[in-house]
Amino acid sequence: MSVKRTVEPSFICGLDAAIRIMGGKWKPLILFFLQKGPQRYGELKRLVRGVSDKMLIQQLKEMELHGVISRTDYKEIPPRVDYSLTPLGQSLIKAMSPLCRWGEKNTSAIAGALSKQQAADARS
Amino acid sequence: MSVKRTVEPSFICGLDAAIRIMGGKWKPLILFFLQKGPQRYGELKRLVRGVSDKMLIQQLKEMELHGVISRTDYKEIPPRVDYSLTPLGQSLIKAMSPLCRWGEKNTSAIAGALSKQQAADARS
DNA sequence: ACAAGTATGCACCTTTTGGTAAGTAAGAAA
DNA sequence: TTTCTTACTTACCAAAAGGTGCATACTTGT
Repeated sequence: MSVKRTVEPSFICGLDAAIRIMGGKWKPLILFFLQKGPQRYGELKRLVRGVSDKMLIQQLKEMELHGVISRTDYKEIPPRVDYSLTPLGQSLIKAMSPLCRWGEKNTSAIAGALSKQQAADARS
Repeated sequence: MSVKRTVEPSFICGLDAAIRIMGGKWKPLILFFLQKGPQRYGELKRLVRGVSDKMLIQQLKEMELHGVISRTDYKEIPPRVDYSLTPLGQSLIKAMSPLCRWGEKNTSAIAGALSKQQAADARS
């Protein structure tokens, strides 16, 4: 048997805890697009532009395990599956919506900041 | 000269844009601890538990370039430097505070979810 | 017989992120 | 002269995240 212990997670603060659930490149976007209701896998893939199958599935599985989304398999052929927010997921995306609006308001400032960084990266 | 072009960033949505600025393991925590006022480098390092010098400096430099924090060098020996939020940074952390509260409220649920995942990872 | 459509699974690889350990500068204190 | 402090910097390595392409199952349409 394995000696490795499952360490109980401890967080620096609430923000730290939240980040463990919704952090990363894709999860926020997945949550965002599930806001308006359940979405099929293929639909989600089109919405979350640039995500690969591997990443999308992986993130969906994790989020399901974490209890923020739920998966429904209609057992049809061709396959039909959809994903939706659990109550926990709904409360999470609600907590994220001010951040979303912040991003909208500051889109151009952010675009400017990021291109400055790209320029700096290119120089080194 | 380099052929590589600086691609102008385009975002899927506001959330996407926000994530480019505050995403990652350390930035949210740095913002969080700068909330109450300017902090010296060493102080910040103690607050953001577990961060290495390399990561802390790297993140601080990026955030400065992005315009969310500013650096003040007092030109003293031994060195004294502190970091504080710019107005943009202040608006950002304000937009993040609901997320922070969400994390606080759901800390135990999150801890449970993460240990389930660790167990799953260990099995594979 | 064959191709199309859908939601995955897997193997392989590259890129990004992160950690460790060591070193530096410069003046003040011992 | 050595030591101490603080804010970094660098080189090297390990781990995690992410991308590509191929495979699968089953049914419907050609």
